[in-house]
Amino acid sequence: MAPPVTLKHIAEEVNKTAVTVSKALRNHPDISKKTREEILRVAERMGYTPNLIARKLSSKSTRSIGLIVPHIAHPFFAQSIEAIYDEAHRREYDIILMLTGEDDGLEAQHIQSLLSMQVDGFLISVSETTKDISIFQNILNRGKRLVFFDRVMEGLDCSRVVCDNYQGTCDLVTFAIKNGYQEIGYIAGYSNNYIGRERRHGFEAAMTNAGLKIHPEWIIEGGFSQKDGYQGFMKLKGNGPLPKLIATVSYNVAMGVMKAIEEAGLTIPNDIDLIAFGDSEFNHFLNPALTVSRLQSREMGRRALDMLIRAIDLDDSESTEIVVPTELIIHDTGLNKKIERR
Amino acid sequence: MAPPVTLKHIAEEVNKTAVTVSKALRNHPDISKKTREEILRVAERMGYTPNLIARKLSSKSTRSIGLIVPHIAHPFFAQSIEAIYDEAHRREYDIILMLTGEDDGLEAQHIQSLLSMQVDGFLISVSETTKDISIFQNILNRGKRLVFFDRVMEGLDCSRVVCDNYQGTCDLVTFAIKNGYQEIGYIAGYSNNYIGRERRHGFEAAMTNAGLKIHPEWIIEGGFSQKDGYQGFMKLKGNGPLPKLIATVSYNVAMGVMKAIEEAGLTIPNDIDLIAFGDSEFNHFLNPALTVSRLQSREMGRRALDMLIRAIDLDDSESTEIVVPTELIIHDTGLNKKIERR
DNA sequence: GTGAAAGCGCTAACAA
DNA sequence: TTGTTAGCGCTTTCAC
Repeated sequence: MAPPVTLKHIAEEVNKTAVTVSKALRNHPDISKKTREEILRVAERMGYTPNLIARKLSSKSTRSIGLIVPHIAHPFFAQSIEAIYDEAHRREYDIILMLTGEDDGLEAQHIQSLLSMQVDGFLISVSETTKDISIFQNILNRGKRLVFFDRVMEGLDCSRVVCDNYQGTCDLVTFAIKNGYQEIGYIAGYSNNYIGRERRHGFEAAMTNAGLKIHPEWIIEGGFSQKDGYQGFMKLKGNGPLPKLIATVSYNVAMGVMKAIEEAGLTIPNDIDLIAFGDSEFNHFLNPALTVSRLQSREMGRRALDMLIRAIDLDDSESTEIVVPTELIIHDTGLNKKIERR
Repeated sequence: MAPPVTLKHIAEEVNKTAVTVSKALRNHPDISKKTREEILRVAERMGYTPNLIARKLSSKSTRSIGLIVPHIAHPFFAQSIEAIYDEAHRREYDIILMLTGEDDGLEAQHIQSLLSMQVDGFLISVSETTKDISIFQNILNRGKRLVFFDRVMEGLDCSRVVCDNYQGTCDLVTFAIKNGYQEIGYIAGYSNNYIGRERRHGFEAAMTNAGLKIHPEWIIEGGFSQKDGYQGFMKLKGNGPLPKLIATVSYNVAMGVMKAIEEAGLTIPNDIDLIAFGDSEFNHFLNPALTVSRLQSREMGRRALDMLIRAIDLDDSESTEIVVPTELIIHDTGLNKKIERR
């Protein structure tokens, strides 16, 4: 295989030096139009491809940002990541994506790799298992910018873009209450975790605001997955008489609950009703489709990237927070009226 | 911000040269255990982070591969990409992911960028709009390895990992036929495209093998999206009496068809039945859940990466093809018996 | 076992 | 407008 064409090769071809060629190819104003055009032509003809590795080393600028998330096969992440990529492309930044699979060790490893790759900043949605703050502190100490999105790290003064976990849940549950529901259960996430706690508070606020009694035996703690939802409903059922409506901490949990409800031979929404925080693209194909508080995934991704790049460009280390509201999407549940199955 | 620690700084600290430090940190056998341990300790203490950009330039090896796909918010891509990342991590390669959004211009741009980044190879699922082969030929001409997965480029002798579009569709339709269906329609993708054509042939083969008549007015060409499915059913309905069962070229198309069927006031599977090529994680929550030919997304991703790395390591430019079979997943449709709605 | 020399391909600063 | 010099941080080769 022919060795790649470099600036020097082009320089020889046009009887100029590598510096001149370098400038010409980058449209540096130094170079005369005539020379530039000749160089461009020759470079094209020779099939020149700039070596970004060398350019980055020399210029000490990478225009790249590290993106770390737990998964991509997940409605929120898939969409927010797409938005981040789109926006980064528009601003001529490269994204280097790494996946943790909810493994904090891997997360720390990826941060090291990305630091080694000299990224200008980090966009991180932390893994469920992450406890140690020092890795993130380390990023900040090196003068790199860091923005958390959705899954933030607590105890660290750092920029973040989150959805309105509290208000979103409160609105969702309030909607059901306004429709006449009073006996409401909640399948919660872990409350030692920011998102789980915020959403749970939103649930409790909705109940309290409406003067309704919160039944501790109707609040089940667990994780955020389908399996957790399934098990959550089982526990709930074991606790005695069921509530009339269940709200869940996440869409995945609602799916697990739905499965368990079906297996129990009950019907949604007539026997027991179900609403959820979150959403999925397939929701409106379900029967019944769930009333949900939907995250603005793309918007969150876009704004997180925007915030990061702004911090990089302005060399601004202030921490800011953006709370993106959720949207209440009303479908066939949480309505408290018997509906005819389609 | 303190300037980053380099090999030279460590070298000064331990009264050795940068070369020695470099070797020690990479566990080069040259270095004595004593020296290495001291260097490791000092590097740790000083918070040394290797500069990968410099290392890559100097060593002329990046151990990274470019991954180009149309989307990630898509069941197949999300899963296959996760598998690719996992496998790459295991083999200590970096993945640089770029998204085209089905835009062939962007695709070409990304290929250029990745070449500039000196990736060792490419893993590509081409965009729907891509026509021009020369960009891919260009990769090969530079001696880089390229493996297509799922969405392959025709007219190019190149390695690929695909699912069994033909057999998967044939098996799916044959299943319904064995259950007694005879009047079967097909909402196809574009037939000027590899995938669309293969699947359509699979449909036709199933019909022909069973000695059934293929009604041209029951085969509707279109794209692969939900919208295409919706419109496809509308067209089908406009063509006169409906078939008893519809098979679709993709799961998304089936979703569109499902919506259109519902809006037409018909019921699946009793009024008209529906089966699909593809799958989604939410399928079993649908009522009815569709009988489908499922792609082994993770397996396909894993094998594509494996094939690529093998080609890179062995410096092998032979083209090979892997066809990963699909799995017939039987749910509530394609059974040709009246079922009680849950 | 350690280090000196050279260079990866490019760019920044300055000189001509 | 163009070129010279120097160096980015690291690795490779080869001499000691």
